[in-house]
This record gives sequence, C-alpha cells and structure tokens, in this order.
Amino acid sequence: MDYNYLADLLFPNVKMTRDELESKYPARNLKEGAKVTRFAPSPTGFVHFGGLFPSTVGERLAHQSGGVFYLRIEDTDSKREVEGAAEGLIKTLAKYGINFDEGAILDENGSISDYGIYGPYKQSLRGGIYQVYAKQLVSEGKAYPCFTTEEELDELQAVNKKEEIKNTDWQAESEAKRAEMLERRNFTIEEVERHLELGHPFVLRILANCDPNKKIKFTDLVKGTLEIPENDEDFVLLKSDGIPTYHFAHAVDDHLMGTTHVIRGEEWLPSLAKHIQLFSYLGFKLPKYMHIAQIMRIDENGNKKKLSKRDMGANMDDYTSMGYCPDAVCEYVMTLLNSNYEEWHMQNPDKPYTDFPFNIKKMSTSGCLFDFAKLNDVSKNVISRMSADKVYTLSSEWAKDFDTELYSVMTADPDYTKKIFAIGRGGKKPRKDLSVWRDVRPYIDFFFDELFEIKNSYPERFDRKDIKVTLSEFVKTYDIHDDMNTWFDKIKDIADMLGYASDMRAYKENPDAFRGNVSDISMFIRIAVTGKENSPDMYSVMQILGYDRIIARIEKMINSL
RNA sequence: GGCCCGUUGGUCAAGCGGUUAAGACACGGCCCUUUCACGGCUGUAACAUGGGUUCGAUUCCCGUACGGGUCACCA
Repeated sequence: MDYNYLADLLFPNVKMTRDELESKYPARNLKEGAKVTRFAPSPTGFVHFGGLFPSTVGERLAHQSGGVFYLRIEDTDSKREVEGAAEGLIKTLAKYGINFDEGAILDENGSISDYGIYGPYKQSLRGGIYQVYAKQLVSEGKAYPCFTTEEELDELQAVNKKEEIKNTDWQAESEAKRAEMLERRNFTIEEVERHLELGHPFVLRILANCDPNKKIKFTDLVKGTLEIPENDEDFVLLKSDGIPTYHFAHAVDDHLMGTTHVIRGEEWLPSLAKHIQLFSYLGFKLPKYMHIAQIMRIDENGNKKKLSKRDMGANMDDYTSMGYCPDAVCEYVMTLLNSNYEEWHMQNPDKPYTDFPFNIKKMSTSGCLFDFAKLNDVSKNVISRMSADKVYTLSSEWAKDFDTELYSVMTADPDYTKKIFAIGRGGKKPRKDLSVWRDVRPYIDFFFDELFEIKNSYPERFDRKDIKVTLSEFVKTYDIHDDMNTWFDKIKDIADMLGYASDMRAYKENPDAFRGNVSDISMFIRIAVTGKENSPDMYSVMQILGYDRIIARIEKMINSL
C-alpha cells in the first residue's frame, strides 16, 4: 500500500507540511517550573460546579507558578452547541476569579476573539491544522479512512444503547463489533478511489495495533501510578465532516499550545490509553495529567452520583440567584480541593485564598459529596468579615436583580440600612446571621415600615395583661437618649413592678417566687417593636428605628391586644 | 458484562508500619447571655470485609463486597 498516495487522495488540499505549521507555534519562553494549563469547555450550556473545580485547579497552578492559563473552546460538536454559551461561560468564570491570560476572550463588543499567538482558540476554526497532522498519520500508515456509515455502525453496536440491554453478553457483542471493524482495515486503494468518486463520506480512524493484554504504567499527578491496558480501539480522529474528535483535537492542540499540565475530570481516565497512543504516533511529548475526582450528590436511593447539570447546586447561576458570594464559593472549592486550606485560613484569616499555597499532593483521590451546610458555614464567615458598607453594596446589588421590593426599600436611605448592617459587626466576634443575600430580607425587614406589619404574635404562655402593662409603661418612660444601662434599668423596673425577676441569678435560684423574669419583659417589647422573637440587640435596634417609629409600633400593638 | 478508579465518624477529611485514630461542618449537652447571633467548654460517632507479609497493620500485597466512572462520527 502506498500510504503517501492514499494521503494525497484523502487530503488533496493539504499542502502545508508539519514543520511549516509548527514553525508558527514556537515553544513558550517561560521560567523553569512554570505551568501552562488550560480550561477547555465545550459550549453546551452554563458553567456548572463540576466545571469550576478543574478550572480553579488550572488557574491556581498556572498563576502560582508564573505560568499561563488559557481558555480553549472545544466546539467540535455542532449538534450540541448552544448559542451564546461560550460568552456566558467566560463571564461566569470571571465572577469566580477564573481569569485567563490567553485564549478565547471577550472583546469590548462582548463577542469571542483570540488573544495570544497560539490560536485560533476555538477548535472549529482550526480545521486546517488538524488536517495537516491527519495527513501525516495517513502517510505513515497510522490512520486510515473508514467508509462504514453511522447506520451500519449502530446495527453493530445495538448493545451500546445502554438501558435496554442489561443482560446481554457484552463481551460477545463487542468482540463481534471489533471483528467487523477490523474488516474495515482491509481495503485497497481502488476501493477508496471508488468511494471517493461516488462522494461517500468517511471518517479517519487510528490504526490501533496494540495489545490490550499489555499494560501501560502511567503516573497521574493526582491518582498516582496507574496501570491501564493499551488501546486497541480504532477510534475516530476526524469525523465525516472533517472536524476532529476530542481525542485528536486534545493531542494536537495541547501540543501546539504548549500545555504542560492537562487537568480534567476522572471520567477521562478510560480514554487515557487512546491519548497516550496518539501522542506517541504523532511524536508529541506527553503532557502531565491530573485526573481530578468528581463532585458527587446523593440520589433518591441514597447512592452517590456524579453531580450533573440538572442537579441542585450544579448551575453556577443558581448560586448567584441564591445570593452566594463568589468569594465564599471559591473558598468552599478550596476546602474541597486542598484539605489543609481551612487550617491555613485559620492562621491567615485576612489573606485572600489566592495566597494559599495550593498543593497537588493534597488533592483527594476519591470523589466528594457536595455539602450545602459546609458551604453555608464558609459563606457565613466570609460575610461576617465584611464591613457594613460592603454588605450593603453587595446585598443591594443582589436585591436589584432578585428582590426588587427589598431593593427599593433598602436603598431609599443607604445610611439607615448601613447602620442596620453595622450591628454587631467589626469586632472580634462578629454576628453571623447571613449566609447568602437571600437571608438579608428576613434579617432586616422589620426595620422598614413598608415590610413590617403589626400582628399579635405573642406565644400562649405570656400573660396578655402583663404584656399590655409592660408596653404602656415602656412608652411612658422610654427616652431614646438613654444610654444602654439606663435603658435596661427602666425595663428592669417594669419587671419588678409586675413581679418578674429583674435579676436573672435570683430568678434561677428560685423561679417559683416570680411570675417570670426580665427576659420575658424584654420579649414583650421585642415582639411589639420587631414582630419577631429573635432580633439583634434591642438597644441598637431601637437606636436605629428612632423614637417615633418605636412608639407608633408599640401603641398599635397595645390597641390590637 | 469488560476495563479503570475509589472505600477512615452523617459530610469534608488528617494519617503515609507502633497515635488515647487529628481537625472542620452538622448534631446533642453545658457555660456566657434580656431573645437571637457570636464566643468558650464538652459529648455521640469512623479505619467496608476476608486472607496474607510483619514482632506489630488504618497504613504494604492479594481476594471479596460495595460505590463511582467508562465502553459514540459527545466532550
């Protein structure tokens, strides 16, 4: 077989040689140890949590080492491509601190363009490049055209249509398929010419003359030493439309773009043998690989499942609508990625997570379950460290998009709202009431008459008459200029008057001697003023609400009792 | 079904041949406290399983079970 002739037959328009092509992509000039990583999503939808994982690893590794982190769009599957997905991806990633040095970027018009000399960074624009390598492989007898149609293939592997067949003999089926496929490798130049003349489409397959019984020892930076069987599958390199498959594009692009570390989910592990073979056929240096564990969720049956796009917590846009701070999400990701992150953070509470020395060796080899409780805790701490101003700014930005009523109320008088957020904030032990911006409304609503409604919500156990007396007495004596002690002494006076203990210690020693205690008296007032049984410190709350509002609310409550 | 990966408390996980098997979240109790939130103290709770190797295995090897992934002209 004259492979050069076959190559010309198959790729008559490819004139460029591999050397000519590669001269356009010089080696990167980076310092020793600098890592070149990439995020290479296919634009089929939104960014999901599972995608934030590898991209965070890539970003950290590259930027921590003085290397390059770039974005490549893997849009080789036109059927699944979603309009505008790539643009959305970039914007979302940016929110989470995933910024690219190179690659497909958003220009000032908001559309994708190339930045860097290793482009194009959209695979659909790289057709000519793949063809050069494809032609080379054919001319070396390492790849061949296959004219089997998709329909014929489907018949062969009815088995692979998963669900339906649970009990059939997979092995027999796949052997039959393999035998059939092997047949396709026996063709003559004349047959190829005939097919081509008839305009039959073909795919380009790799000639995988490997022995699956032989194992390759391979070291993955996360998983450690792996033993995988050699690839024996004549997988597709170029689809019938001339566009490469993931495998082929991965080899060519990561070689040309100088990727040093390929970071991807462990679902790629089964195709690793294909990639090793391809790199070797092509004479490319194999990059280092990091197959990182998947994020899991619990399904209806209590089993772990890969967190998929549909699941709660998958879509990053959901985090935005719930009001999670990107910083909190990033920190949570770090805790999952490097188990010593939390310890480091406790020692360096004021440093950004980007100062943390990210360590590949500390990465988990097993998948982890997504845990909202933990995220909330991280988030609560992140918010508790913010200034009142910042909380105001961020929460009102959120409310603008997701709670317009709250937005208009809270932004009407920014200073007033900021005072609310300032309660219990800034000290060594700040309040931690807020995990997400969605929590803001129930936390602050009673400060605004527009969102506040007087209603008798006193629990049964309280004596109505005592409540009434307490409220009237409070109105009589309340002076907003009182300091905290004076203010509270007045409340204690009411307690004494009604036979409630003003001294908690005395009450605890002999509860039966009193009708109740001062906390009950406080509660009478709290419910009238805030409508809630729980609130931040009452003195501060009242200082912010102001005399008129307090008195009005209490009097209304007295009348409703 | 083949192949690959994994398995320490409810969750995330330290550990890398000898430990009272850390810590964080969640949960319970106590303290502080006018409620809440915070903070302090404290409690329940784990090495999937069977064989080896070894003076000694959570740690190393083999098997089993269980879980996950994958088996496309998708990535």
